[in-house]
Amino acid sequence: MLDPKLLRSDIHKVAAELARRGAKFDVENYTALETRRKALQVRTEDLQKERNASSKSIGQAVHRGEDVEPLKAAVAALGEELKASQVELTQVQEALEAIHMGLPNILHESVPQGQSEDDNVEIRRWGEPQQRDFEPRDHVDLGAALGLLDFEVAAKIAGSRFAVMKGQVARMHRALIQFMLDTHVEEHGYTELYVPYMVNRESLTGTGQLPKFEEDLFALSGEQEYFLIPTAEVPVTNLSRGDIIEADNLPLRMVCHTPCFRSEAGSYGKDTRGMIRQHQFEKVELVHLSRPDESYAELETLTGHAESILQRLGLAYRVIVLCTGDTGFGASKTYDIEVWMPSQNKYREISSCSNCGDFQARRMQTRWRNPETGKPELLHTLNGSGVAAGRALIAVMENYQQADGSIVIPEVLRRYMGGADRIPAT
RNA sequence: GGAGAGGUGGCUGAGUGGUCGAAAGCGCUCCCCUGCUAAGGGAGUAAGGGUGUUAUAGCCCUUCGAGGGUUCGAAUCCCUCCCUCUCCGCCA
Repeated sequence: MLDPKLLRSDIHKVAAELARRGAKFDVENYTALETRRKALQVRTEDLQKERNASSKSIGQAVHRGEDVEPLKAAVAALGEELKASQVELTQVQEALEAIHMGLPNILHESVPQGQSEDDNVEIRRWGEPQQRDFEPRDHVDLGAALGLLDFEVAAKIAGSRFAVMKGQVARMHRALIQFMLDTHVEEHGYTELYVPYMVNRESLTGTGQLPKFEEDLFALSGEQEYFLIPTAEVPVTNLSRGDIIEADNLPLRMVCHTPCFRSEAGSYGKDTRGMIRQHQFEKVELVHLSRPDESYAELETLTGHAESILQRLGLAYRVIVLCTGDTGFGASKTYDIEVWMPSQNKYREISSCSNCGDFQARRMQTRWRNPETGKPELLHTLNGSGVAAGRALIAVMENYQQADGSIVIPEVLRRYMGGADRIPAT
C-alpha cells in the first residue's frame, strides 16, 4: 500500500511512477473521490464532536437531577444526520481503500525501464556452464531412468503439476533443504522458524497477495477461512504484523522452510514438463525486517546469502535485476537468481529477492521506534528464496549428471546423504 | 468434542451506562536531592486517522479481542465470531 498522504499531496508524481511499471491509475476519479472524502470526513467528525458535547451535557444534567427529555429530543435529530453522513463516508472510504489495495508499489529509481522479462538486466554471473562430451538429459528423463522421479503416479494420486520422488532423489531433496537451513543459520546468522502452512485472510492482505491475487491461491473449504501459503514470506513477515520493534533488534533476519502451494492459474501450457512449475514445492525462505535507511543494503546482503547456496553447490548462475514491467506487485526492487539448466541450455529462476520498502509494512502496520524521533515509523520488509528446493534438486540432477545416467552428489550434500558420493545408474 | 473462566495501555491490574483514553503498581525518560553501585522526591510516558503547517504547534475524530446492535451517551448492556486459560474426553 502506498502512502495515502503522498497520493493526496503529489498524485501526478505517483501516477507517473506507477506508469513506469505499466500500471494505470485514474487520477481524475481518485481526485474526485478524495475531494468527497475530505468534505464528508470533516462533516462527520464535526457532527460527532457536537454529539459528544451534547451527550456530555445530558450526563451532567442528569447528575443535577434535571429533566433531560427535551435535551434528548434535540440530539435525536443530530443522530440521524450523523448516521447518514457516516454511511456516505464509509462508502467513499471503502472505494478509496479498494483503490489503495490494488495499487502496486513504487519502484526504486535504480530499476531499469522495460516492458517484460526480456528487458531484465543481467548484473553478474558466477561459474561456467559445464561443457560435456554427451548430450545432457533433462531431469524428467534422468529421474525416470533412475526410477526415482515419477510424474505419472503423481498425476494418478493428485493431478497434473505434482511430483513423486523416491529413494536417493527424495533424500537429496531433503538434504538440500537441510543444507540450506544449516548454512543460513550457522554461517549467515539467521533465526530458524517453523510456521503454519495455512493462514488467514489478514495475513495474505498484509503481504499483498490479497485482495488482488486470490485466484493464485488454494483456499480450504470449511467453517473457518484458511488459505494454503504460496510462500513462507506470508506467515513469516506477518509474525510482526501490528508490532513496534525496538531499533536495537533490527535488522531481523529469519529463515524458514515450508512447502508452497500455488494454483498456477493463468500459466496453462507454461513449463508443463517436469518439476519447474508445481502446485506444491518446497522452499527455504529468507525474510528481513530492516530500518528504512538500510533496506537496500539488506537486499544486497540477502541476495548474497541466496547466491552463496548455489556457490557451495557449485551451480553456475547469474543475477538479474527485474525491469519496471516485470517487478512484482509489492516489490520496489527485485533481483532474480537464475541457475544454469543444461537441458534447456539457459538460466532459469531459482530465487527471487525483493525489497518491499514500506509497502507491506503499511498494510501490516509493522513499525520500528526511530531513536531520533522516538516515534513509531514504518519499517522495511524484504524476502527472498534461499533457495527453491525443487528447482535446486533438478539443477543438481542436470548439472551433475554423468554419461551413464548416474548423478554425482555435490560435496556439501554428502554429509546429509549418509556419505554417498553418487546416485548410481540402474 | 463437552463444561467453565476470561480477553483493558510496554507489562501487571482496577473499572458493570455519563466528568474514563481509562485508577494503582511496575517499567521507561527527564529533573531535583543524595552520594556511590542503595534509596528518596517531582514531572512525563498508547496508537491510528483528519485538519492544518515549509516544518512545528494547535484543534478534532476513532480505538478497551473483531464485527454488528440498543442508547442522547457503551470498556461497561445485547447478538455473532475469533482467541486464550482450566477441567474432562480424544489424539500424533
